[in-house]
Amino acid sequence: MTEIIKVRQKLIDALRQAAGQAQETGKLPQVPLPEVSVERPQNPEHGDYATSLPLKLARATGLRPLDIAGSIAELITPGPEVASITVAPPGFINFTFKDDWLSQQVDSILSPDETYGNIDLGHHRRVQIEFVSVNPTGPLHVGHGRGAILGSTLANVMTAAGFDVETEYYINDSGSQIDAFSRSLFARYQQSLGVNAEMPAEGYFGSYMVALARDIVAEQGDTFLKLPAPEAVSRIGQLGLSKMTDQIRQDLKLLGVSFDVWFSEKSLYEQGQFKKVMALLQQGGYLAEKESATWFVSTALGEDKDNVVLRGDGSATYFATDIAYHYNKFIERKFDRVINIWGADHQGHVSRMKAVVGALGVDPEQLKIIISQMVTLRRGGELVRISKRSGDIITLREVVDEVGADACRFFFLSRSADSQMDFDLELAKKESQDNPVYYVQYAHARIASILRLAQGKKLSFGDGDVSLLASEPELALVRKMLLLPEIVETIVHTMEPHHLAHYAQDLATVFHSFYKQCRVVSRDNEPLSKARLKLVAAAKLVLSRTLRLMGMSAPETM
RNA sequence: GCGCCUAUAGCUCAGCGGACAGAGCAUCGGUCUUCGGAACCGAGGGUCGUGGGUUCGAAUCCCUCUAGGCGCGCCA
Repeated sequence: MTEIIKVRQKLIDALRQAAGQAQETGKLPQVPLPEVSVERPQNPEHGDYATSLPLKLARATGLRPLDIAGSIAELITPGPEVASITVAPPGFINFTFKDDWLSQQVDSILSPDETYGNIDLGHHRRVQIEFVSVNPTGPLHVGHGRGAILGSTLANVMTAAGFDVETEYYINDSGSQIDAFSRSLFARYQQSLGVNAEMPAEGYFGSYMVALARDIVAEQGDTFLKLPAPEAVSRIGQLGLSKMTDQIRQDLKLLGVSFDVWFSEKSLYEQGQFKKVMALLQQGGYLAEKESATWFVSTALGEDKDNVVLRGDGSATYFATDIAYHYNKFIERKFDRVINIWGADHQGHVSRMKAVVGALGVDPEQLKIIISQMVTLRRGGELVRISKRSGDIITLREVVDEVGADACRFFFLSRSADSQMDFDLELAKKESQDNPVYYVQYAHARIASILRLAQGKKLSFGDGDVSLLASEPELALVRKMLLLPEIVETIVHTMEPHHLAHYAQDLATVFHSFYKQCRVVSRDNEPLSKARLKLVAAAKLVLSRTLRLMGMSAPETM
């Protein structure tokens, strides 16, 4: 297990023990102890860890928090890594690490035995993260990009935390929208061959459909004209769908997003799973017939209203297939945890989906649904439409081409999924000079350059003595590096990868500051040079690990 | 009408029960004969949307109101 997590646990244990001892010796009344925890104070003067346990005990014991803090603090037996334990008003106990323990961590970070930043939290529990899952009826836009980046980063982080992660894209390849897509495509195809055909009223009018039709004409000629219309529609639809899916796959790849599984909605029917699940719900008494349709009685599970699963004509609703899909995830494929990332427009489905999962006999807590708020695209303050149905859209691909995948990822990751955002193309490009993305990557490239210099001077630093690292800028850098495992931990608990982006920036800042104050390679002090080279190599490792978790590149030069 | 998200420095956003509310950009002022100036240091700038409540302690939890966004189909 990661050193810092171990040390933190030791602190908590020591605190609990000291508090217990204080109660045994009568210094503290025998009240039930609250959960003992330590946190990282935001002010470095307050040490490396702090606890507010005395403040929490004040009410129950009727004692002054500061007195409680004093009683507990003097009973703590500190480990070898702790330099001081101090009591601070209004009732905190602060812990500060020893300088030499801190500097030793450089060696530990560089240790090839484990990948720094990985923690042992998942114990190989199986987690599925499903995201993007956009209907393959049109190209992706920026809003989809947000979900894609969120999901892929979460997957990286959870993998680092020891979970067995599987990423999945759910392809909606059946249903009425696919039908509309197929008919639209066939109409465009006919038009492209000079046949007078009308677009369906609910069709897809984007110009990409015209391009797609032309593409098919170029490849297949007029073969579809020779088929009976229903068959032609169906076959050209399938072809268009697979082309569209390929395009989506490629666009995502450009953003550094890939999936382990591309799951077909249609397969739920083909393999009979859909029928099986409906029978199951029927047995459980969750289905009811009314108004000539079949309903899932969500109200029985505390929902506002019931939802239709089978229409009057016997066809399944989107909701119904989603039930089958989640049955497949939890029961057939046996995932311990399922994470779905949905856009804000799907937020109304969250509670009923959880209700369904409960009806299937699965603890709803095992299903986590993350809602990412809307992204509006602007160009110089002017709103750009991103609707797929009508007119033209700015695709995700165009945005990535324009601002770059790394900048795109960082931009999305620096904001919490809960807040909606404007993506201004002009601004994104204009700001690229003073962009935090380059600030962080520059720190990495700078270190790479230092290491190249050392290599050029044949200065090997494997035997560097880290105990020479004792100045404030050096230790500040080490302290910041030690935070990564806890960042990973936090993200697993909160499902909020944006902490990573802020951490990356902090880490780069501390490095740049160190760099300004401390000369790394100097000819008059070889031992210190070697020690600092080690420090800087460790910083490079942590920086690059952080960038990679975000799905970004860590450039050697730029 | 109901549900969810949001409101924090001029702008974009962190912080989500603890110690004087932070960062980037912008503004103003400094730092370079040595490892990459896409850098560093400093200053100004905030009644944390409003009004209540809970708590030893609230930007953080609960309620009211205001403003913005998204939902509330036998579309997906």
